[in-house]
Amino acid sequence: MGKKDLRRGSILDALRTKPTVRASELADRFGVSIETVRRDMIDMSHQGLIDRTYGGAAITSIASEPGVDVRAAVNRDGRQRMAERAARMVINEEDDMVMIDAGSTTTIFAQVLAGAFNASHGGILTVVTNSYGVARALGTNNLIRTIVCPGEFDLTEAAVFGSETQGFLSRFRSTSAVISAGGLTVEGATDADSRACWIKRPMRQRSNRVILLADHVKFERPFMETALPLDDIDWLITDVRPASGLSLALRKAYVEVEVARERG
Amino acid sequence: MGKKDLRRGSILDALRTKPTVRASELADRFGVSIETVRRDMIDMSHQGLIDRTYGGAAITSIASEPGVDVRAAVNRDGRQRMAERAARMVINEEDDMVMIDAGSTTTIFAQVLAGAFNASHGGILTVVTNSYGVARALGTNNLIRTIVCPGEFDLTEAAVFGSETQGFLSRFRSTSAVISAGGLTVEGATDADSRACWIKRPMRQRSNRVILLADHVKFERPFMETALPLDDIDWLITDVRPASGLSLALRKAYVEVEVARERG
DNA sequence: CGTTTTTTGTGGGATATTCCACATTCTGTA
DNA sequence: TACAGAATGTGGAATATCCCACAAAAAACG
Repeated sequence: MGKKDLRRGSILDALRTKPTVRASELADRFGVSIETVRRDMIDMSHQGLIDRTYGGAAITSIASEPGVDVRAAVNRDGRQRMAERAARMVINEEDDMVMIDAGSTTTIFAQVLAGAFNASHGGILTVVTNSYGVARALGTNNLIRTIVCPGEFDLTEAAVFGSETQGFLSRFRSTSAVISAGGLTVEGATDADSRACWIKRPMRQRSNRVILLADHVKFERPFMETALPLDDIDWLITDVRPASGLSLALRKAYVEVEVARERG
Repeated sequence: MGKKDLRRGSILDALRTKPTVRASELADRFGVSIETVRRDMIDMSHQGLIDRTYGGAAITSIASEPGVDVRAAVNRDGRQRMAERAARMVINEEDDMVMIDAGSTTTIFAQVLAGAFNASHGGILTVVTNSYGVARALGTNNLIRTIVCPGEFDLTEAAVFGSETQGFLSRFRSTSAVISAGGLTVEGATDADSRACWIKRPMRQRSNRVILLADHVKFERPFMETALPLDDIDWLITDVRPASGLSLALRKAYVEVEVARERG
Protein backbone atom coordinates (compact mmCIF):
# COMPACT_ATOMS: atom_id res chain seq x y z
CA MET A 1 0.00 0.00 0.00
CA GLY A 2 2.91 2.31 0.71
CA LYS A 3 4.35 2.27 -2.78
CA LYS A 4 1.13 3.44 -4.31
CA ASP A 5 0.69 6.34 -1.91
CA LEU A 6 4.26 7.39 -2.49
CA ARG A 7 3.67 7.46 -6.22
CA ARG A 8 0.46 9.41 -5.86
CA GLY A 9 2.16 11.90 -3.63
CA SER A 10 4.77 12.37 -6.34
CA ILE A 11 2.06 13.10 -8.84
CA LEU A 12 0.87 15.95 -6.65
CA ASP A 13 4.45 17.12 -6.17
CA ALA A 14 4.93 17.21 -9.90
CA LEU A 15 1.78 19.28 -10.27
CA ARG A 16 3.03 21.76 -7.75
CA THR A 17 5.93 22.53 -10.04
CA LYS A 18 4.08 22.71 -13.31
CA PRO A 19 0.35 22.89 -13.90
CA THR A 20 0.18 19.83 -16.10
CA VAL A 21 1.80 16.41 -16.43
CA ARG A 22 1.49 13.56 -18.87
CA ALA A 23 0.91 10.03 -17.77
CA SER A 24 3.58 8.75 -20.12
CA GLU A 25 6.15 11.09 -18.63
CA LEU A 26 5.42 9.99 -15.07
CA ALA A 27 5.37 6.34 -16.07
CA ASP A 28 8.92 6.76 -17.31
CA ARG A 29 10.01 8.62 -14.22
CA PHE A 30 8.48 6.16 -11.77
CA GLY A 31 9.46 3.12 -13.75
CA VAL A 32 5.92 1.78 -13.93
CA SER A 33 3.57 1.22 -16.81
CA ILE A 34 1.44 3.95 -18.22
CA GLU A 35 -1.64 2.03 -17.25
CA THR A 36 -0.68 2.18 -13.58
CA VAL A 37 -0.25 5.92 -13.68
CA ARG A 38 -3.54 6.19 -15.50
CA ARG A 39 -5.31 4.26 -12.78
CA ASP A 40 -3.71 6.45 -10.16
CA MET A 41 -4.92 9.52 -11.97
CA ILE A 42 -8.44 8.20 -12.39
CA ASP A 43 -8.72 7.49 -8.68
CA MET A 44 -7.22 10.82 -7.73
CA SER A 45 -9.54 12.72 -10.00
CA HIS A 46 -12.50 11.01 -8.35
CA GLN A 47 -11.19 12.29 -5.06
CA GLY A 48 -10.94 15.74 -6.53
CA LEU A 49 -7.20 15.86 -6.03
CA ILE A 50 -6.39 16.42 -9.67
CA ASP A 51 -8.15 17.22 -12.89
CA ARG A 52 -7.79 14.77 -15.73
CA THR A 53 -6.68 15.78 -19.18
CA TYR A 54 -6.35 13.69 -22.28
CA GLY A 55 -3.11 11.89 -21.63
CA GLY A 56 -2.36 13.27 -18.22
CA ALA A 57 -3.51 15.41 -15.36
CA ALA A 58 -3.70 19.04 -14.30
CA ILE A 59 -3.81 20.65 -10.93
CA THR A 60 -7.35 21.49 -9.86
CA SER A 61 -8.21 25.14 -9.62
CA ILE A 62 -9.18 24.75 -6.02
CA ALA A 63 -5.91 23.06 -5.13
CA SER A 64 -3.95 25.89 -6.69
CA GLU A 65 -5.72 28.43 -4.52
CA PRO A 66 -3.66 29.58 -1.59
CA GLY A 67 -4.64 28.18 1.75
CA VAL A 68 -6.66 25.48 0.16
CA ASP A 69 -4.31 22.59 -0.17
CA VAL A 70 -4.50 19.23 1.45
CA ARG A 71 -7.62 20.21 3.34
CA ALA A 72 -9.53 20.76 0.14
CA ALA A 73 -8.96 17.16 -0.87
CA VAL A 74 -10.17 15.55 2.34
CA ASN A 75 -13.65 14.13 1.90
CA ARG A 76 -14.35 16.17 -1.17
CA ASP A 77 -17.34 14.08 -2.19
CA GLY A 78 -19.10 14.46 1.12
CA ARG A 79 -18.57 18.16 1.19
CA GLN A 80 -19.73 18.52 -2.36
CA ARG A 81 -23.04 16.92 -1.44
CA MET A 82 -23.31 19.12 1.62
CA ALA A 83 -22.69 22.17 -0.51
CA GLU A 84 -25.43 21.14 -2.91
CA ARG A 85 -27.87 20.68 -0.07
CA ALA A 86 -27.01 24.04 1.44
CA ALA A 87 -27.28 25.80 -1.90
CA ARG A 88 -30.71 24.31 -2.48
CA MET A 89 -31.73 25.49 0.96
CA VAL A 90 -30.58 29.04 0.38
CA ILE A 91 -32.18 29.22 -3.05
CA ASN A 92 -35.49 27.62 -2.09
CA GLU A 93 -35.99 29.89 0.89
CA GLU A 94 -35.51 32.80 -1.50
CA ASP A 95 -32.85 34.37 0.61
CA ASP A 96 -31.81 37.70 -0.77
CA MET A 97 -28.82 38.32 1.45
CA VAL A 98 -26.35 35.74 2.66
CA MET A 99 -23.15 35.99 4.67
CA ILE A 100 -20.49 33.41 3.88
CA ASP A 101 -17.59 32.56 6.11
CA ALA A 102 -14.04 31.76 4.95
CA GLY A 103 -13.00 28.14 4.60
CA SER A 104 -12.48 25.39 2.08
CA THR A 105 -15.96 23.95 2.67
CA THR A 106 -17.64 27.31 2.21
CA THR A 107 -15.62 27.82 -0.97
CA ILE A 108 -17.06 24.63 -2.38
CA PHE A 109 -20.47 25.88 -1.31
CA ALA A 110 -19.89 29.14 -3.16
CA GLN A 111 -18.93 27.28 -6.32
CA VAL A 112 -22.09 25.24 -6.20
CA LEU A 113 -24.20 28.27 -5.41
CA ALA A 114 -22.73 30.20 -8.33
CA GLY A 115 -23.63 27.33 -10.62
CA ALA A 116 -27.12 26.81 -9.27
CA PHE A 117 -28.46 30.32 -8.91
CA ASN A 118 -30.08 31.65 -12.06
CA ALA A 119 -32.69 34.04 -13.33
CA SER A 120 -35.58 31.69 -12.56
CA HIS A 121 -34.97 32.22 -8.87
CA GLY A 122 -36.18 35.78 -8.99
CA GLY A 123 -34.11 38.82 -8.26
CA ILE A 124 -30.54 39.24 -7.31
CA LEU A 125 -28.70 37.61 -4.46
CA THR A 126 -26.35 39.71 -2.38
CA VAL A 127 -23.51 37.98 -0.59
CA VAL A 128 -21.23 39.41 2.05
CA THR A 129 -18.02 37.51 2.69
CA ASN A 130 -14.54 37.89 4.09
CA SER A 131 -13.14 35.16 1.84
CA TYR A 132 -11.48 35.81 -1.43
CA GLY A 133 -12.04 32.23 -2.57
CA VAL A 134 -15.76 32.66 -2.04
CA ALA A 135 -15.78 35.99 -3.87
CA ARG A 136 -13.97 34.48 -6.80
CA ALA A 137 -16.35 31.57 -7.06
CA LEU A 138 -19.38 33.84 -6.96
CA GLY A 139 -17.84 36.30 -9.39
CA THR A 140 -18.62 33.97 -12.27
CA ASN A 141 -22.35 34.56 -11.76
CA ASN A 142 -23.44 38.10 -12.38
CA LEU A 143 -26.82 37.65 -10.79
CA ILE A 144 -24.93 37.51 -7.52
CA ARG A 145 -23.63 40.76 -6.07
CA THR A 146 -20.62 40.03 -3.93
CA ILE A 147 -19.50 42.42 -1.25
CA VAL A 148 -16.15 41.71 0.30
CA CYS A 149 -15.28 42.88 3.80
CA PRO A 150 -12.28 45.02 4.61
CA GLY A 151 -9.55 43.78 6.91
CA GLU A 152 -6.05 42.43 7.22
CA PHE A 153 -5.28 39.99 4.47
CA ASP A 154 -4.12 36.50 5.34
CA LEU A 155 -2.58 34.56 2.51
CA THR A 156 -2.96 31.03 3.83
CA GLU A 157 -6.68 31.50 4.37
CA ALA A 158 -7.08 33.87 1.41
CA ALA A 159 -9.38 35.97 3.54
CA VAL A 160 -9.46 39.13 5.60
CA PHE A 161 -9.74 39.29 9.37
CA GLY A 162 -9.53 41.79 12.19
CA SER A 163 -11.55 44.53 13.74
CA GLU A 164 -12.19 46.26 10.42
CA THR A 165 -13.88 43.09 9.23
CA GLN A 166 -15.93 42.75 12.39
CA GLY A 167 -17.08 46.33 12.35
CA PHE A 168 -18.03 46.13 8.70
CA LEU A 169 -20.17 43.04 9.18
CA SER A 170 -22.23 44.67 11.89
CA ARG A 171 -23.43 47.22 9.38
CA PHE A 172 -25.37 44.55 7.49
CA ARG A 173 -28.24 42.21 8.16
CA SER A 174 -28.80 39.00 6.25
CA THR A 175 -31.26 36.18 5.85
CA SER A 176 -28.73 33.38 6.28
CA ALA A 177 -25.17 32.94 7.40
CA VAL A 178 -23.24 29.99 6.02
CA ILE A 179 -20.46 29.10 8.42
CA SER A 180 -17.76 26.48 8.56
CA ALA A 181 -15.75 25.30 11.54
CA GLY A 182 -12.58 23.44 12.40
CA GLY A 183 -14.45 21.12 14.74
CA LEU A 184 -17.89 20.35 16.12
CA THR A 185 -18.37 19.16 19.70
CA VAL A 186 -21.17 19.21 22.26
CA GLU A 187 -19.88 22.64 23.18
CA GLY A 188 -20.49 23.93 19.68
CA ALA A 189 -18.45 24.93 16.64
CA THR A 190 -14.78 25.22 17.51
CA ASP A 191 -11.84 26.63 15.63
CA ALA A 192 -8.09 26.89 16.01
CA ASP A 193 -7.96 30.39 14.61
CA SER A 194 -9.16 33.02 17.01
CA ARG A 195 -9.41 35.65 14.29
CA ALA A 196 -11.79 33.41 12.37
CA CYS A 197 -13.99 32.99 15.44
CA TRP A 198 -14.34 36.72 15.72
CA ILE A 199 -15.78 36.77 12.20
CA LYS A 200 -18.23 33.92 12.68
CA ARG A 201 -19.75 35.57 15.74
CA PRO A 202 -20.91 38.83 14.15
CA MET A 203 -22.10 36.88 11.13
CA ARG A 204 -24.34 34.88 13.42
CA GLN A 205 -25.42 38.01 15.24
CA ARG A 206 -26.53 39.77 12.07
CA SER A 207 -28.35 36.86 10.41
CA ASN A 208 -31.80 35.39 10.83
CA ARG A 209 -30.51 31.83 10.67
CA VAL A 210 -27.15 30.12 10.77
CA ILE A 211 -26.27 27.16 8.58
CA LEU A 212 -23.19 25.30 9.75
CA LEU A 213 -21.34 23.18 7.21
CA ALA A 214 -19.32 20.50 8.98
CA ASP A 215 -18.52 17.07 7.64
CA HIS A 216 -18.02 14.01 9.86
CA VAL A 217 -14.28 14.60 9.99
CA LYS A 218 -15.03 17.59 12.21
CA PHE A 219 -17.08 15.68 14.79
CA GLU A 220 -15.76 15.65 18.34
CA ARG A 221 -12.78 17.70 17.39
CA PRO A 222 -12.21 20.29 20.09
CA PHE A 223 -10.12 23.29 19.22
CA MET A 224 -8.87 26.03 21.46
CA GLU A 225 -11.80 28.31 20.97
CA THR A 226 -15.53 27.84 20.70
CA ALA A 227 -16.69 30.03 17.84
CA LEU A 228 -20.41 29.42 18.28
CA PRO A 229 -22.22 27.48 21.01
CA LEU A 230 -24.72 24.92 19.74
CA ASP A 231 -27.62 27.16 20.74
CA ASP A 232 -26.49 29.69 18.18
CA ILE A 233 -26.72 27.20 15.31
CA ASP A 234 -30.01 26.72 13.46
CA TRP A 235 -29.04 24.15 10.84
CA LEU A 236 -26.23 21.64 10.63
CA ILE A 237 -25.51 20.21 7.21
CA THR A 238 -23.19 17.23 7.32
CA ASP A 239 -22.46 14.04 5.44
CA VAL A 240 -22.79 11.37 8.12
CA ARG A 241 -25.25 11.10 10.99
CA PRO A 242 -23.48 12.20 14.19
CA ALA A 243 -22.95 9.69 17.01
CA SER A 244 -25.42 9.60 19.86
CA GLY A 245 -23.61 11.96 22.22
CA LEU A 246 -23.30 14.75 19.74
CA SER A 247 -26.67 13.96 18.26
CA LEU A 248 -28.39 14.35 21.61
CA ALA A 249 -26.67 17.64 22.30
CA LEU A 250 -27.77 18.90 18.90
CA ARG A 251 -31.36 17.93 19.59
CA LYS A 252 -31.29 19.66 22.95
CA ALA A 253 -30.03 22.82 21.31
CA TYR A 254 -32.78 22.63 18.68
CA VAL A 255 -30.33 22.31 15.83
CA GLU A 256 -31.93 20.91 12.68
CA VAL A 257 -29.61 18.29 11.21
CA GLU A 258 -29.49 17.54 7.51
CA VAL A 259 -27.44 14.58 6.36
CA ALA A 260 -26.47 14.82 2.71
CA ARG A 261 -26.03 11.20 1.74
CA GLU A 262 -24.75 9.72 -1.45
CA ARG A 263 -27.19 9.25 -4.31
CA GLY A 264 -29.02 12.26 -2.98
CA MET B 1 -8.26 40.19 -36.76
CA GLY B 2 -11.10 40.71 -34.34
CA LYS B 3 -12.61 37.27 -34.62
CA LYS B 4 -9.40 35.62 -33.63
CA ASP B 5 -8.90 37.75 -30.55
CA LEU B 6 -12.46 37.11 -29.49
CA ARG B 7 -11.92 33.39 -29.76
CA ARG B 8 -8.70 33.52 -27.83
CA GLY B 9 -10.34 35.54 -25.13
CA SER B 10 -12.98 32.86 -24.88
CA ILE B 11 -10.32 30.24 -24.40
CA LEU B 12 -9.10 32.14 -21.38
CA ASP B 13 -12.65 32.58 -20.16
CA ALA B 14 -13.21 28.86 -20.40
CA LEU B 15 -10.07 28.24 -18.40
CA ARG B 16 -11.28 30.55 -15.69
CA THR B 17 -14.20 28.23 -15.11
CA LYS B 18 -12.37 24.93 -15.24
CA PRO B 19 -8.66 24.30 -15.15
CA THR B 20 -8.53 22.38 -18.38
CA VAL B 21 -10.19 22.38 -21.80
CA ARG B 22 -9.92 20.18 -24.84
CA ALA B 23 -9.36 21.59 -28.27
CA SER B 24 -12.11 19.42 -29.71
CA GLU B 25 -14.63 20.74 -27.21
CA LEU B 26 -13.83 24.37 -27.99
CA ALA B 27 -13.84 23.71 -31.71
CA ASP B 28 -17.40 22.51 -31.36
CA ARG B 29 -18.43 25.43 -29.22
CA PHE B 30 -16.86 28.07 -31.46
CA GLY B 31 -17.91 26.38 -34.66
CA VAL B 32 -14.39 26.27 -36.05
CA SER B 33 -12.10 23.41 -36.89
CA ILE B 34 -9.93 21.71 -34.33
CA GLU B 35 -6.90 22.80 -36.25
CA THR B 36 -7.78 26.45 -35.72
CA VAL B 37 -8.14 26.01 -32.00
CA ARG B 38 -4.88 24.13 -31.93
CA ARG B 39 -3.12 26.99 -33.68
CA ASP B 40 -4.65 29.43 -31.21
CA MET B 41 -3.43 27.33 -28.34
CA ILE B 42 0.06 26.96 -29.75
CA ASP B 43 0.38 30.72 -30.13
CA MET B 44 -1.04 31.40 -26.71
CA SER B 45 1.26 28.94 -25.05
CA HIS B 46 4.23 30.68 -26.68
CA GLN B 47 2.97 33.88 -25.09
CA GLY B 48 2.77 32.11 -21.77
CA LEU B 49 -0.96 32.64 -21.50
CA ILE B 50 -1.85 28.97 -21.29
CA ASP B 51 -0.16 25.66 -20.78
CA ARG B 52 -0.57 23.04 -23.46
CA THR B 53 -1.74 19.53 -22.75
CA TYR B 54 -2.13 16.65 -25.11
CA GLY B 55 -5.38 17.49 -26.81
CA GLY B 56 -6.07 20.78 -25.13
CA ALA B 57 -4.83 23.41 -22.75
CA ALA B 58 -4.59 24.16 -19.06
CA ILE B 59 -4.47 27.40 -17.23
CA THR B 60 -0.96 28.49 -16.27
CA SER B 61 -0.25 28.99 -12.62
CA ILE B 62 0.53 32.62 -13.33
CA ALA B 63 -2.62 33.25 -15.33
CA SER B 64 -4.71 31.79 -12.56
CA GLU B 65 -3.50 34.66 -10.45
CA PRO B 66 -6.14 37.29 -10.11
CA GLY B 67 -6.15 40.32 -12.33
CA VAL B 68 -3.82 38.72 -14.82
CA ASP B 69 -5.18 38.13 -18.28
CA VAL B 70 -4.14 38.95 -21.78
CA ARG B 71 -2.96 42.33 -20.64
CA ALA B 72 -0.43 40.80 -18.32
CA ALA B 73 1.56 39.39 -21.21
CA VAL B 74 1.97 42.73 -22.99
CA ASN B 75 5.37 44.37 -22.44
CA ARG B 76 6.14 42.31 -19.38
CA ASP B 77 9.82 43.16 -19.39
CA GLY B 78 9.29 46.88 -19.45
CA ARG B 79 6.81 46.77 -16.66
CA GLN B 80 9.04 44.52 -14.60
CA ARG B 81 11.77 47.16 -14.76
CA MET B 82 9.29 49.88 -13.87
CA ALA B 83 8.14 47.87 -10.90
CA GLU B 84 11.69 47.44 -9.69
CA ARG B 85 12.31 51.16 -9.94
CA ALA B 86 9.12 52.00 -8.08
CA ALA B 87 9.83 49.47 -5.34
CA ARG B 88 13.28 50.93 -4.81
CA MET B 89 11.70 54.36 -4.57
CA VAL B 90 9.16 53.31 -1.97
CA ILE B 91 11.73 51.43 0.10
CA ASN B 92 14.44 54.09 -0.04
CA GLU B 93 12.11 56.85 1.03
CA GLU B 94 11.24 54.71 4.03
CA ASP B 95 7.55 54.92 3.40
CA ASP B 96 5.58 53.25 6.12
CA MET B 97 2.18 53.37 4.50
CA VAL B 98 1.42 52.88 0.82
CA MET B 99 -1.81 52.69 -1.13
CA ILE B 100 -1.77 50.45 -4.17
CA ASP B 101 -4.30 50.58 -6.99
CA ALA B 102 -5.70 47.57 -8.84
CA GLY B 103 -4.17 46.61 -12.17
CA SER B 104 -1.81 44.19 -13.80
CA THR B 105 1.09 46.64 -13.59
CA THR B 106 0.55 47.31 -9.92
CA THR B 107 0.34 43.56 -9.30
CA ILE B 108 3.80 43.16 -10.79
CA PHE B 109 4.90 46.03 -8.57
CA ALA B 110 3.51 44.26 -5.52
CA GLN B 111 5.36 41.08 -6.40
CA VAL B 112 8.62 42.97 -6.69
CA LEU B 113 7.96 44.90 -3.48
CA ALA B 114 7.22 41.71 -1.57
CA GLY B 115 10.52 40.29 -2.73
CA ALA B 116 12.57 43.40 -2.03
CA PHE B 117 11.30 44.56 1.35
CA ASN B 118 13.10 42.95 4.26
CA ALA B 119 14.10 43.47 7.87
CA SER B 120 17.03 45.73 7.00
CA HIS B 121 14.59 48.39 5.89
CA GLY B 122 13.42 49.03 9.41
CA GLY B 123 9.95 48.49 10.71
CA ILE B 124 6.84 47.23 9.08
CA LEU B 125 5.22 48.47 5.91
CA THR B 126 1.47 48.85 5.82
CA VAL B 127 -0.28 48.65 2.48
CA VAL B 128 -3.88 49.52 1.70
CA THR B 129 -5.25 48.14 -1.55
CA ASN B 130 -8.48 47.27 -3.32
CA SER B 131 -6.81 44.54 -5.38
CA TYR B 132 -6.61 40.89 -4.42
CA GLY B 133 -3.76 40.31 -6.81
CA VAL B 134 -1.78 42.89 -4.89
CA ALA B 135 -2.85 41.45 -1.55
CA ARG B 136 -1.86 37.97 -2.61
CA ALA B 137 1.55 39.07 -3.80
CA LEU B 138 2.24 40.96 -0.58
CA GLY B 139 0.92 38.12 1.56
CA THR B 140 4.13 36.20 1.01
CA ASN B 141 6.05 38.78 3.03
CA ASN B 142 5.04 38.97 6.65
CA LEU B 143 6.85 42.21 7.26
CA ILE B 144 4.14 43.79 5.16
CA ARG B 145 0.74 44.29 6.70
CA THR B 146 -1.87 44.28 3.98
CA ILE B 147 -5.25 45.87 4.49
CA VAL B 148 -7.83 45.16 1.82
CA CYS B 149 -10.70 47.57 1.19
CA PRO B 150 -14.33 46.56 1.29
CA GLY B 151 -16.53 46.86 -1.78
CA GLU B 152 -18.25 45.06 -4.59
CA PHE B 153 -16.12 42.32 -6.00
CA ASP B 154 -15.27 42.28 -9.68
CA LEU B 155 -13.89 39.02 -10.99
CA THR B 156 -12.16 40.22 -14.12
CA GLU B 157 -10.22 42.84 -12.19
CA ALA B 158 -10.00 40.71 -9.05
CA ALA B 159 -10.60 43.83 -7.05
CA VAL B 160 -13.31 45.64 -5.15
CA PHE B 161 -14.96 48.88 -6.20
CA GLY B 162 -17.83 51.11 -5.22
CA SER B 163 -18.76 53.61 -2.58
CA GLU B 164 -17.78 51.28 0.26
CA THR B 165 -14.28 51.22 -1.15
CA GLN B 166 -14.14 54.97 -1.58
CA GLY B 167 -15.40 55.65 1.91
CA PHE B 168 -12.96 53.21 3.44
CA LEU B 169 -9.97 54.78 1.72
CA SER B 170 -10.74 58.21 3.08
CA ARG B 171 -10.24 56.93 6.59
CA PHE B 172 -6.53 56.45 5.93
CA ARG B 173 -3.55 58.59 5.10
CA SER B 174 -0.46 57.28 3.38
CA THR B 175 3.01 58.31 2.35
CA SER B 176 2.69 57.15 -1.26
CA ALA B 177 0.02 56.02 -3.65
CA VAL B 178 1.06 53.71 -6.48
CA ILE B 179 -1.42 54.05 -9.32
CA SER B 180 -1.84 52.56 -12.75
CA ALA B 181 -3.90 53.80 -15.66
CA GLY B 182 -5.36 52.64 -18.92
CA GLY B 183 -3.86 55.55 -20.79
CA LEU B 184 -1.73 58.65 -20.34
CA THR B 185 -2.38 61.82 -22.32
CA VAL B 186 -1.69 65.53 -21.91
CA GLU B 187 -4.96 65.61 -19.98
CA GLY B 188 -3.65 63.14 -17.43
CA ALA B 189 -4.21 59.52 -16.50
CA THR B 190 -7.26 58.11 -18.24
CA ASP B 191 -9.20 54.91 -17.77
CA ALA B 192 -12.07 53.08 -19.41
CA ASP B 193 -13.49 51.92 -16.11
CA SER B 194 -15.28 54.62 -14.22
CA ARG B 195 -15.38 52.64 -11.03
CA ALA B 196 -11.60 52.39 -11.11
CA CYS B 197 -11.29 56.14 -11.51
CA TRP B 198 -13.31 56.66 -8.38
CA ILE B 199 -10.74 54.61 -6.47
CA LYS B 200 -7.67 56.35 -7.85
CA ARG B 201 -8.99 59.77 -6.83
CA PRO B 202 -9.34 59.20 -3.09
CA MET B 203 -6.03 57.37 -3.12
CA ARG B 204 -4.45 60.48 -4.52
CA GLN B 205 -6.32 62.67 -2.07
CA ARG B 206 -5.11 60.76 0.97
CA SER B 207 -1.45 60.37 -0.03
CA ASN B 208 1.53 62.67 0.21
CA ARG B 209 2.76 61.71 -3.24
CA VAL B 210 1.44 59.84 -6.22
CA ILE B 211 3.56 57.48 -8.30
CA LEU B 212 1.99 56.62 -11.65
CA LEU B 213 3.10 53.41 -13.35
CA ALA B 214 2.43 53.63 -17.09
CA ASP B 215 4.46 51.97 -19.82
CA HIS B 216 4.83 53.42 -23.31
CA VAL B 217 1.89 51.38 -24.58
CA LYS B 218 -0.31 53.72 -22.56
CA PHE B 219 0.98 56.96 -24.09
CA GLU B 220 -1.54 59.11 -25.96
CA ARG B 221 -4.31 56.65 -25.29
CA PRO B 222 -7.39 58.61 -24.34
CA PHE B 223 -10.13 56.75 -22.53
CA MET B 224 -13.56 57.93 -21.60
CA GLU B 225 -12.65 59.31 -18.24
CA THR B 226 -9.71 61.21 -16.84
CA ALA B 227 -8.86 59.58 -13.53
CA LEU B 228 -6.20 62.07 -12.47
CA PRO B 229 -5.11 65.30 -14.18
CA LEU B 230 -1.38 65.63 -14.72
CA ASP B 231 -1.16 68.19 -11.90
CA ASP B 232 -2.19 65.51 -9.45
CA ILE B 233 0.71 63.24 -10.39
CA ASP B 234 4.07 63.60 -8.67
CA TRP B 235 6.10 60.84 -10.32
CA LEU B 236 5.71 58.99 -13.59
CA ILE B 237 7.63 55.74 -13.90
CA THR B 238 7.69 54.42 -17.44
CA ASP B 239 9.88 52.37 -19.75
CA VAL B 240 10.37 54.67 -22.73
CA ARG B 241 10.88 58.43 -22.83
CA PRO B 242 7.58 60.08 -23.84
CA ALA B 243 7.33 61.99 -27.12
CA SER B 244 7.76 65.75 -27.07
CA GLY B 245 4.10 66.71 -26.73
CA LEU B 246 3.43 64.57 -23.73
CA SER B 247 6.87 65.29 -22.36
CA LEU B 248 6.26 69.03 -22.39
CA ALA B 249 2.90 68.69 -20.70
CA LEU B 250 4.51 66.57 -17.99
CA ARG B 251 7.19 69.19 -17.40
CA LYS B 252 4.60 71.93 -17.16
CA ALA B 253 2.69 69.94 -14.57
CA TYR B 254 5.89 69.39 -12.57
CA VAL B 255 5.72 65.63 -12.98
CA GLU B 256 9.06 63.93 -12.30
CA VAL B 257 9.67 61.35 -15.00
CA GLU B 258 11.73 58.21 -14.38
CA VAL B 259 12.52 56.01 -17.36
CA ALA B 260 13.41 52.46 -16.35
CA ARG B 261 15.60 51.33 -19.21
CA GLU B 262 16.99 47.91 -19.94
CA ARG B 263 20.21 46.86 -18.22
CA GLY B 264 19.20 49.11 -15.35
C1' DC C 1 2.62 -21.75 4.44
C1' DG C 2 -1.22 -21.32 1.46
C1' DT C 3 -5.07 -18.51 0.14
C1' DT C 4 -7.26 -14.34 -0.89
C1' DT C 5 -7.06 -9.73 -2.22
C1' DT C 6 -4.83 -6.01 -4.19
C1' DT C 7 -1.88 -4.14 -7.38
C1' DT C 8 0.45 -4.06 -11.62
C1' DG C 9 1.59 -5.36 -16.41
C1' DT C 10 0.33 -6.76 -21.30
C1' DG C 11 -2.04 -6.94 -25.59
C1' DG C 12 -4.93 -4.99 -29.00
C1' DG C 13 -8.80 -2.76 -31.25
C1' DA C 14 -11.12 1.66 -31.13
C1' DT C 15 -10.66 6.35 -30.82
C1' DA C 16 -8.26 10.86 -30.63
C1' DT C 17 -4.65 13.95 -31.42
C1' DT C 18 -0.59 15.64 -33.95
C1' DC C 19 1.69 17.46 -37.68
C1' DC C 20 2.24 18.69 -42.30
C1' DA C 21 1.10 20.24 -46.96
C1' DC C 22 -2.10 22.36 -49.70
C1' DA C 23 -6.58 24.47 -50.88
C1' DT C 24 -9.84 27.83 -49.69
C1' DT C 25 -11.81 31.81 -47.61
C1' DC C 26 -11.49 36.18 -45.45
C1' DT C 27 -9.60 40.93 -44.95
C1' DG C 28 -7.43 45.01 -45.60
C1' DT C 29 -5.38 47.98 -49.02
C1' DA C 30 -3.75 50.19 -53.20
C1' DT D 1 -11.79 45.95 -58.35
C1' DA D 2 -7.77 43.30 -57.93
C1' DC D 3 -4.34 41.62 -55.14
C1' DA D 4 -1.38 40.14 -51.27
C1' DG D 5 -1.20 38.29 -46.93
C1' DA D 6 -3.39 36.35 -43.14
C1' DA D 7 -6.53 33.13 -41.30
C1' DT D 8 -8.95 28.97 -41.71
C1' DG D 9 -10.38 24.39 -43.40
C1' DT D 10 -9.29 19.65 -45.32
C1' DG D 11 -7.14 15.32 -45.87
C1' DG D 12 -4.17 11.73 -44.43
C1' DA D 13 -0.41 9.21 -42.36
C1' DA D 14 2.01 8.75 -37.98
C1' DT D 15 1.60 8.58 -33.29
C1' DA D 16 -0.59 8.53 -28.67
C1' DT D 17 -4.06 7.61 -25.65
C1' DC D 18 -8.17 5.08 -24.02
C1' DC D 19 -10.40 1.22 -22.33
C1' DC D 20 -11.19 -3.42 -21.60
C1' DA D 21 -10.12 -8.17 -20.36
C1' DC D 22 -7.02 -11.18 -18.64
C1' DA D 23 -2.57 -12.66 -16.74
C1' DA D 24 1.18 -12.09 -13.60
C1' DA D 25 3.12 -10.41 -9.47
C1' DA D 26 2.98 -8.60 -4.86
C1' DA D 27 0.97 -7.91 -0.51
C1' DA D 28 -2.13 -9.00 3.22
C1' DC D 29 -4.08 -12.32 6.11
C1' DG D 30 -5.36 -16.32 8.74
